[in-house]
Amino acid sequence: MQLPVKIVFLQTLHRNPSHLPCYTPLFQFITSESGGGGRIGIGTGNSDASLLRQTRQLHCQLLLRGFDAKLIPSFLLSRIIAAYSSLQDLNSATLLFSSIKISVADTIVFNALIRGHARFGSPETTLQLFRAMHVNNIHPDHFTFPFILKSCISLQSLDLGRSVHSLCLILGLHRDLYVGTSVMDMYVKLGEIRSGQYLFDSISMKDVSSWNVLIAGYLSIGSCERASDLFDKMTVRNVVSWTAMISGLAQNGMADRAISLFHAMEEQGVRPNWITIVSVLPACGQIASLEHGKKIHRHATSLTLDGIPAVQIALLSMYGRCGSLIDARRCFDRVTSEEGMDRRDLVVCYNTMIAAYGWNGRGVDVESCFEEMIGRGLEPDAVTFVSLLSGLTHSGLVEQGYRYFKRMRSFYHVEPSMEHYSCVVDLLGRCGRLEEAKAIIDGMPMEAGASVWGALLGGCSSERNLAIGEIAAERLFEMEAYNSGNYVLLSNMYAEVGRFERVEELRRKLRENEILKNPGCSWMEVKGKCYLFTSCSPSPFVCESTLEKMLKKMKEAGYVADTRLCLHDVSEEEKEHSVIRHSEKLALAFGIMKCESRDKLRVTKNLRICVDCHNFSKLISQVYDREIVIRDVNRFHHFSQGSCSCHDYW
DNA sequence: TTAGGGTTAG
Repeated sequence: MQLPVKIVFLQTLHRNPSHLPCYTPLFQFITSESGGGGRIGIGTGNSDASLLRQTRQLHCQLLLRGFDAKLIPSFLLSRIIAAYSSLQDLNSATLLFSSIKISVADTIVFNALIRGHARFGSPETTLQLFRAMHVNNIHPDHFTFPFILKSCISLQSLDLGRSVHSLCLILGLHRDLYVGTSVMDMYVKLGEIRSGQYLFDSISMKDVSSWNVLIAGYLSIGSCERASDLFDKMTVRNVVSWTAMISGLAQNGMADRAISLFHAMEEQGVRPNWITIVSVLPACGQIASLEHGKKIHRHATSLTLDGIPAVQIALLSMYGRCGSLIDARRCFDRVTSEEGMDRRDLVVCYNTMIAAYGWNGRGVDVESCFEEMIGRGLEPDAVTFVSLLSGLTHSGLVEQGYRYFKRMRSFYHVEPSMEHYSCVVDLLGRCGRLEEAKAIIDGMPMEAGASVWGALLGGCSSERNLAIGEIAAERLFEMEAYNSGNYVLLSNMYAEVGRFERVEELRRKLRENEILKNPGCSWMEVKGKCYLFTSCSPSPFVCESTLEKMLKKMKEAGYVADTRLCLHDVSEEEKEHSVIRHSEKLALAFGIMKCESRDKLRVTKNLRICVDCHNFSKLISQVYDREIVIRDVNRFHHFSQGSCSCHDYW
């Protein structure tokens, strides 16, 4: 409804305040204006708080004129309940509902309350209301079932979902477009993609949402090619179809495809909404594409989507993952300084900022940000502690981290989970406290998973503790036989001590089990273009003579290749030849050639940076007087004037 | 009334 229409109604109401039909469109207007938690930002200047005030005023007017709930016709009653529900005031909605006799409540009144509980309340209460309908012989309709099916999804109950589907069939409601789509969605989200596909193939009433449900389903199980096929076959696509594909690709690690699709969507003239923006930003963070991230930020600003908390948090995370802490902090300050912010949003915002400091090796800021959060009276959650512990680990703040871990349950009321055990094993393991780390694993209240043993193996690898490393590796080979990373870590440890017969044995195991090693690669963005470097083949972007020239200059400055990690028992010369062609070194050579001297060289690598590349990068930052930022699979290294932000602890 | 969404380890 447009604003002038509202004014016309208000004028009518002013002249004849007892004329009930005038109230209905007003409550409807309020419902349509509500932002579902203030996130949509329609832009007419009505905040949810002011809409709730208006709802209460209008409701009070009705009561003052003698219209209590029993005298209000059910259609208007359902509109008032809907208005309260959409503004998340479920108490008022429920109170109003309970002030009428349940036997006179009809389907539309129930539907209004069910909708509110399904969106903002609990699935249990939603289903209780559904049962109450049944007990009172009030028939559910095509408006009821989508919310009931949504509740089955929330409860992760396939059995319940199947029963509700049966009821739809009995009532003949399965042919309804909305009910049909919701049934499909229920099967797809509860792991029955084949049933979803079967329904999709068999139903005649299909619209863009039916396609979107199936596409999202395939993406959720990692079947990007089937999802792409469906997407390509669609004759009509809407913003949800595009967003589903973008987010699915990003979540399946196909960040570059996700970003390309976002641009393709824009070219087709489809306007992104805030969900599209928060779906594409993680893709920029994944590949550390600061240029794309900034471009999308500008775009979000031009669409006035940047004020939405979820967008700000996604931006903050993206900047953190792109190594731009100044921009990250700017987003953080904007969200946290706003009045009346939702506490949940604030917690997520702090979690993200803590993580961003952690990735960038700013341990002191990790701790102060956490303490600031506590000082504001916010309750940390499980994610906070993962960010906090790993953030302190990256900076070697072991005592602080260990103290927080020990106080998690007693002081902060957060139960340590597997993730937290992985973090604390990593924390202790990295600084050589491997016996303690192993003791923690032995005392865990749950069976240690691969993440925990992986953290221990990582610690053993840095500390060169083969005895415990072998124990961890054995467990990992049982648990995740096809993860090549574990074989590589153990191989490296054997190679370092010259036990090449064990290296060869592991290599044979990899071959026999057809396990593919994850080849190392690095990439770099220069003037909007992304360049990929691999160590296995000659680079099309860096010629041999450039590389030799750089190596000569570096050797003059004191560089000596650290070849301890070479897995082959070959000559030192051959080892040096291999080490100098590591992908991040090729990227750096390219960056020095192509980038302006004032520009930071930003390299991203898919694996952990090796000791030699770390030493080399430190020296190159000094010899060539360049600021270098390398993001490896775990964290950032900011190199400047011969030293690294990680202080050689990573 | 249905479909897409922000934070977390190695």
